[in-house]
Amino acid sequence: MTKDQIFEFFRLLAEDNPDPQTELEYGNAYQLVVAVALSAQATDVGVNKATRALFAKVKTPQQMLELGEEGLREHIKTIGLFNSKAKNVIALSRLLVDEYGGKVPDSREELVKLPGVGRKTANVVLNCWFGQETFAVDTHIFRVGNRTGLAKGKTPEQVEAKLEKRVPAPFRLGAHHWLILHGRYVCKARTPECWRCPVVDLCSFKKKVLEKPKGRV
DNA sequence: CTCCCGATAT
DNA sequence: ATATCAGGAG
Repeated sequence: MTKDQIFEFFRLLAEDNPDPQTELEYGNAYQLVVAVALSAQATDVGVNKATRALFAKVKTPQQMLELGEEGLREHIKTIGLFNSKAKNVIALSRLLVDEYGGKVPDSREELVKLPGVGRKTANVVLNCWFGQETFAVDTHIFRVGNRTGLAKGKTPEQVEAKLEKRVPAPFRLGAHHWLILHGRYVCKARTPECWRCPVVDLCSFKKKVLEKPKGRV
């Protein structure tokens, strides 16, 4: 994609969805960290279903430690990978209390020290809570970047590096959400809905599904 | 690289 | 039945 095409790409996504937001539910920075840590290889809908009850009781890392690993496991056992996630969230909460005064740090360097928090989760927190222009390359953004030709790469890090270079200034803060929502609802993994895609004319996807399958909405 | 792992869409 | 879902750790 040329510079002009990339600008047009985001202009169209922005026009389609003026104010994109995360679909994870949270009330503060700590809950955001927990929600994103729980969301690995799980749907936002499934995570929200579990955190609704959890976050009503637990709003701070101190309260999470009071709940304990076993109590947390009960809340999140409907989410995949719940065992390792419970361990991580307890460990992460302990570290926040012991080393950070119960507050979520605002740098990637510090965030990735938290158990269960890798580069992608750190980038989400930096963007959604601290308003930084980060590009959290999850499964959706990885797919959209590679399919469309916006940012091809063999690893999420490579895709992130290309986004870092290519996304124009006016779209840098929102790009992360435009791409993820586009990937979730239009440029889907199994059944991409190219017939209703706003950026189909700019896309390099070889197997474009241009016709709307009959009997679908 | 493998392991972790329930719910949902196809 | 199986692919996929806001990945990260060992």
